[in-house]
Amino acid sequence: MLEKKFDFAAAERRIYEAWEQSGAFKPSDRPDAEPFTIVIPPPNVTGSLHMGHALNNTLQDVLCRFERMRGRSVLWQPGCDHAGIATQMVVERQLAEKQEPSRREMGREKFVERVWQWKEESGGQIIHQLKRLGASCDWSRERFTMDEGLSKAVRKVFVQLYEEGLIYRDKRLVNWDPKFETAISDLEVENTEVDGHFWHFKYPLENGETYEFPVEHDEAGNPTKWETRDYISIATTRPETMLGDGAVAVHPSDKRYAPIVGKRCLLPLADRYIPIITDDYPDPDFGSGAVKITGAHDFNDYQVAMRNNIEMYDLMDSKARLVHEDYVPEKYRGMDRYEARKAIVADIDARGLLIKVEDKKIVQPFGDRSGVVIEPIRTDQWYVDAAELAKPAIEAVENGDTRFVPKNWEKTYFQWMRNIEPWCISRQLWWGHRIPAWYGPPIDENGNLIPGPRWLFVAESADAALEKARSSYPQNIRVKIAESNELGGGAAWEDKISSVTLQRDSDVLDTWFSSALWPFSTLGWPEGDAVRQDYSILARHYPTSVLVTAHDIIFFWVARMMMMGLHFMKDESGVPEVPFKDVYIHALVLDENGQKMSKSKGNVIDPLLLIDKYGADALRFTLVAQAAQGRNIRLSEQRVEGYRNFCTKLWNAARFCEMNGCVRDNVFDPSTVEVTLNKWIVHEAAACAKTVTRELEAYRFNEAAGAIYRFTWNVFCDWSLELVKPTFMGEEGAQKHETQQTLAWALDRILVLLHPFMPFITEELWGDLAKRKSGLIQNAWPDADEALDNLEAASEMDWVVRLITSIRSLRAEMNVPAGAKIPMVLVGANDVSSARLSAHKVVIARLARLTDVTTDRDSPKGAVQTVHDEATVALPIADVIDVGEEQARLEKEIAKVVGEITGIDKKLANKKFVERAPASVVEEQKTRRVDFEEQCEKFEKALQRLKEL
RNA sequence: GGGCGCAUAGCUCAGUGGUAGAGCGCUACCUUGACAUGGUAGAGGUCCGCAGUUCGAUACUGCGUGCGCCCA
Repeated sequence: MLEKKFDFAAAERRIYEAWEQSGAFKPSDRPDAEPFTIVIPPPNVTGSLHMGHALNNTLQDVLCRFERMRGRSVLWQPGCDHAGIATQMVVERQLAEKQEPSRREMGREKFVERVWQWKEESGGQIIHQLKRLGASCDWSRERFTMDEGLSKAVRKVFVQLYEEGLIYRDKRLVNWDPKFETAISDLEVENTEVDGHFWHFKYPLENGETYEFPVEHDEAGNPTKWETRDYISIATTRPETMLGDGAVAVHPSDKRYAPIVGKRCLLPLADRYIPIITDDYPDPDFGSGAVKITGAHDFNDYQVAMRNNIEMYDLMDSKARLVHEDYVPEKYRGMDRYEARKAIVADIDARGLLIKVEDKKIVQPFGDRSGVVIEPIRTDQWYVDAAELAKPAIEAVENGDTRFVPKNWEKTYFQWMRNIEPWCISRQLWWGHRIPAWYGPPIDENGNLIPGPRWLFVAESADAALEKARSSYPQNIRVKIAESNELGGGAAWEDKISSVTLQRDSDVLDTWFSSALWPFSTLGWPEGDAVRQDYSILARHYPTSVLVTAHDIIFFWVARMMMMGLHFMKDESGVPEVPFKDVYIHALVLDENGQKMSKSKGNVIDPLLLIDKYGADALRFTLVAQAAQGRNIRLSEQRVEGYRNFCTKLWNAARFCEMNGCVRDNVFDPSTVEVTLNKWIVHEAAACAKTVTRELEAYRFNEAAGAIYRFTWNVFCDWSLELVKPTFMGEEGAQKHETQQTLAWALDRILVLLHPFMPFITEELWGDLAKRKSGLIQNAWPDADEALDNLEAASEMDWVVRLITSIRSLRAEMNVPAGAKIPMVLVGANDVSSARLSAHKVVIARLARLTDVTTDRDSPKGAVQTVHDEATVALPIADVIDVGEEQARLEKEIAKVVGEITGIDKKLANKKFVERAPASVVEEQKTRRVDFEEQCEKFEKALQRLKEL
């Protein structure tokens, strides 16, 4: 006997363990099973489960469980990425808290050891949290981007791309994070609008030159008043960078400055002269129309400087302090950029060159991890030629090899891919894949050091690099690898060389570089799974079936996985293969007010707390039921509560079945049932199965969830279980037996269809209700079976349900006490209706709380009446009728029906409608008209009868 | 500036070229043999505005208004 309530807390842990132990999460090894594969979008090893993960993984789990039940060989590949910056940050903070030596004090090797130690002890929390959610990943295949196999993949990819010229070193402006002292990619920068200032400075003209500057204009915009100026006015939001100005630019069409273009002005404080040039970049209507060009510290200025050959002055160090000996006057040298800003503004003001300061909203770049303002700085970095790799990745989506669902996201993808910038992949961090590049001094044939850049040897291992180096250097020179991990480049070379020491690049790769390989590196590429010897996994499960992710991650995952997958994975005939056939983009989870959840706003809802409170099934169903394509999810706890109630409802329905002897019999064939009620529920269950299957196949999760929800609650519980009660309370016999069997079958069907959404409660009931060969997780999903359809039974039961509803409605409107039983007469029923009435008399009487159920030609006197198809329902309750009220009600009904008829008449009177609308539509309108006409007559008749009272 | 999206019941949102829906909330009634985490009934809508296409538009197209997101 089932417990009174579902104890989800206890059941979830027990059931999850049982699933895992049964091996159900592993791909089936049946050779005929079609593979279905999802690689998890790797969460950060530092991460913990938030609502976005909960949704993302619930959807993946729904798909995996669905396909697993459909008999496919499902591999859901789990794991984490190593999250370079984030992890390094966590461990550094931990060191500081424990007052241990800092990262730099302990040195690279020790520190990396510490990070590994941290990873083993407290990394990957999220993996355990995913289990709470019910995620059916194959945990035996869990991978980490820093694993040896995946690291090998990284090295191989790096070397190959380098050799193909698709990875190169370059010195250019990068986003520099002064807190972590590393370059970061464009995608790791968040541009935020903040309160800032606009400082207007005078840059005096060289040799005291002057020009006439217009200060007043007429309506037509022609200048009417001028003043004589010996300076050019520039405006800046970042005064501290002025020390690095290389020019002042104005728009070529800007007549105001035409007299001084080509002349020079004095850069105050720096005491340099810089040219006044023209370029299309300045907007004449913005500020003064003149822009200072600081090529080394601003992305736009960098472009202008490149175009016009303007000198760039690198001012800052890795902490964004102004340090350059040649360009930064001693007074400011060593100052932080904001300290320098104050001092510079003050000094400009002191020289009388500050025109004004405006308050202004400005867009500032922040590091998404560090939260500090990003500084564009020129450095040597490694780049991937993303534009080249993007080409096939764009094509693959254009020609449908990879499909976005919903489709419109492909526009975002194209937009990004077609305007892609070189991808900066080097990071000045210690935690990550160290770049497999070694440097040696440039040497001529005679062993003399020659000027020029260091020689570069890129190889998968130190030995291979050594090999390459030996063949590049003269034979009599000994080549070895530096032992210390500490040194990067920059060691002083001796003049006279008898031996060289190669030094490895000290940088590591962007975490996303390794994540981009995830769809194949986790499956064993390039060498196969050394531990399990199952290289066939790659052959079988690549390309993966679908990537499930949120739209804000299209650039991070989808784009980069596409580029790498297509470049490195080829089928037997050498054709590039996409990493996934479908990309399902799901919603973002917002709070109930539609705000993004964030720690700073304090509106974060912890999925684990909701699981504790309402159960994993309730949370999952809440997310899935709201996962409509193209819309975000607003999560409210109330809604989760509602689906918890749904679990309870299901549980109680199962208890009812159990206590009424509904025991599953595997021999039972639902297509052979004879009782109408049973034919009907079989029909409805089959229809529901078809809908759920169809909607899941199309990734319409909310529709699938809605269908099974409605069937469970509004069909099975509300009607089937109620309609069956007289049978269960009656005598034993064939009819009762069949009904018990049918209900047991239908309940099973509910459990099966609901399992992908609510795996725990369904598995629990599955096990409790009968002895089974295997868990529900491995049970077969129902195929569409036309033998189960029965439109006739559906129509008959629909008639019964509508009749009961009408009577209840009438009773409520007439204020008949809920407990009171009254008679009902069905007037003017045809043979079919009469037969239906007599067949379902008992249950109709029960559910509508009736004493007598009879038929007649005419309505009894003093009855409230309503129309039911061709017949009229009459409740003879003369003593409780308020004649006036009843008359009003009937007149209202008549008015409604007449309104419908008038509408239809209008249409039918329209010649064009009759001529041009499809015949079926016209016919339909005519039929509706006849129906309404009949209804109208019956209501009129009822009104007549009432007046006779 | 470029791109994407949204506007339907009090709230959150489905949906459809012909007849407007759900959940929650609200109101009334009901401890009726699974379930009060429940049942029954009900109220509540200019489907943002304007124009166009169409026999017919909440739906398709354009414009406008308001809101949100992404990129520069």
